[in-house]
Amino acid sequence: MPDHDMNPSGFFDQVYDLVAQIPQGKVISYGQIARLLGRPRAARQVGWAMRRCPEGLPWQRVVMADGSITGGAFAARRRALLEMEGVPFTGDGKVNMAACRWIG
DNA sequence: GGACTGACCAACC
DNA sequence: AGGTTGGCCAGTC
Repeated sequence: MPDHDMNPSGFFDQVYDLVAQIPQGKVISYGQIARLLGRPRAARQVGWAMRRCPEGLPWQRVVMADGSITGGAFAARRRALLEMEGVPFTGDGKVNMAACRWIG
């Protein structure tokens, strides 16, 4: 009814909802989120949704499939937050996805 | 109203 | 073994 209201069925809303459900000490990759939503190739849009940086969203737990961290100037800051949450890192400066990969 | 871009991933040669 | 391309949704010019 409100034509100026957003549709909750949008792909973005599903991404935000899923990221908000990631438990502390766990991480997930962009592609994994897209797959759980039924879009195995929409990893780009997940990153696009993160780029908008909605408040209250722990997007720090969202990393690349390789365990690397992105996010422009905030990448280094997110890595520190993950370490505080107990996420193990590799000697290469990446997240140990094999030990902390969250499965929905 | 159409085309391009964007914090990615995986298949293909 | 490494480089290139396609694909998806939404927002902007």
